[in-house]
Amino acid sequence: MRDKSKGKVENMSSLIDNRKYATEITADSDGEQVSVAGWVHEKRDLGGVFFLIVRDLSGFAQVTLHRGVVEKELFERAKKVPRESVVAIEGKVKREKKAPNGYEIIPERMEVLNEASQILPLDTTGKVGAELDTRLDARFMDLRTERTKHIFIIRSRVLKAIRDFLDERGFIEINTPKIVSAATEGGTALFPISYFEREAFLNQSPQLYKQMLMGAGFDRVYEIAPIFRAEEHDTTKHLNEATSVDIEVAFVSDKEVMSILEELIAFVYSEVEGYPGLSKLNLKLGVPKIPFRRITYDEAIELLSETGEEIEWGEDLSTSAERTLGEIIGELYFITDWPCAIKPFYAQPVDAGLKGKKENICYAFDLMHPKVELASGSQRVHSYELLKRNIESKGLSADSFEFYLDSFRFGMPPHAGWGLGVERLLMSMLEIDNIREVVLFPRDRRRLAP
RNA sequence: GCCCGGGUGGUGUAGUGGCCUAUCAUUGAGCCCUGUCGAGGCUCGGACUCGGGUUCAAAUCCCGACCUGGGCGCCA
Repeated sequence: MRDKSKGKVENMSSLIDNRKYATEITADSDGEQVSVAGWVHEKRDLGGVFFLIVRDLSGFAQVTLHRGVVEKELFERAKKVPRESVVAIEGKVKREKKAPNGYEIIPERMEVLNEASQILPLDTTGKVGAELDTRLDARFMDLRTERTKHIFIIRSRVLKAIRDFLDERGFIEINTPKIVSAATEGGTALFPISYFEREAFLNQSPQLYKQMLMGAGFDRVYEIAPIFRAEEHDTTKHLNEATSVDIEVAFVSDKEVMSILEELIAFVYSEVEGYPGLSKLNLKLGVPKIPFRRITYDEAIELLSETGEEIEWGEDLSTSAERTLGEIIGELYFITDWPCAIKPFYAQPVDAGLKGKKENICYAFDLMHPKVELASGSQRVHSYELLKRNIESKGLSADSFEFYLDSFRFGMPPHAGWGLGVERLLMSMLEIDNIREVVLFPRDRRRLAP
């Protein structure tokens, strides 16, 4: 849990040199001289005895001051420290059944490293709630609350689990540019930026670059990075800056990368399942069983039709259609065999070069959580001719994709891949309704600060 | 962009024309209290988003702006 510098820090309290985390101290530390440092979470003044609850990353330590036992000056000073101030306290550990963690600290010295102004923008103890907007405005303080803190520790665990899983399977982690030239894959709007004397954009996804790496012979790559979409959407499931996990694998089909995806999801759940902080979210996590159910686009439409929700073939699923399907299926599932018309130009058509096959269907899939779409992917077009034709038939200019198309002219293996939204995975896993809750400093249509 | 809600102390709220000198909780200031763990008791402080309008009278009704919650669309 810790890796604290043992070196003396200039201009800082000597009390933090041998700082311990609250949960490192136990009743068995009875009699030990320790120091703790953190935020003044709560103060309880009972007159002759005064409790100061210090909060640090690990949890809480109770500091107990008896009138007449500790120095009067220290007693008075401790009572005056405003809540949420940062303090360092040195004292003796005392085993104490009446204390929350079975021990308390009888202080000998206390330094206030930074006194907090009053009144606080929100309550860190959780006694009085605050609306999300208020919390995001004072995010630095919201992050001090147990619930919010643990969301982000879990987020870190999720990302580590993803890396562990993919590294284990021989994937190479890559970093592709976030400043890109005009070529959009279509669909979403891009954020224009000024790039010296030219116009450039923030990337909407690493799609084109990860595919180019297949032509480079990297075979299995992944990237975890921000993506930017300039859509004026206004929902609890969309952000203008999000984090995407993207993979691309050569010499495999969409079926293989679907397996990788469901195994990854199950692994992530299992890595989060035992995390003690889940209790702060009032959540019991069940690891989903794999393989996930697979339904085709046609079957989805059929299911919807049975509930009276008519989707015309070739139309994308509406929000309510997704919700209805989610209610019917009730667990993670794939939708496969999408019409090419509603999938990007790089999705491989089923009928490519094959007479008599179903027309206009792609080897494309979406991974759905009952409440939100999590990922989408496909077998990719690896024929230069077909790709060029697809780009043009989507009304895009092949010229602006030259840098990308070139990699298909000199040896591009068959390949497949997907993109997974990290925030969506987190919010669905933790049963959080608003995507903003799982991003430290979310960017939406209205919010650019903090 | 469209539709429907909502803006009251720092925070979360009650209040739908006069009973508002605006409720309650929490926070803040202070006092009492030697085992709190949502401590308890007492005192005090602190608010009707802004601008117009209707009315004898507006937190309350109407209009506009801004902010905000949800749904839809767009989108992943």
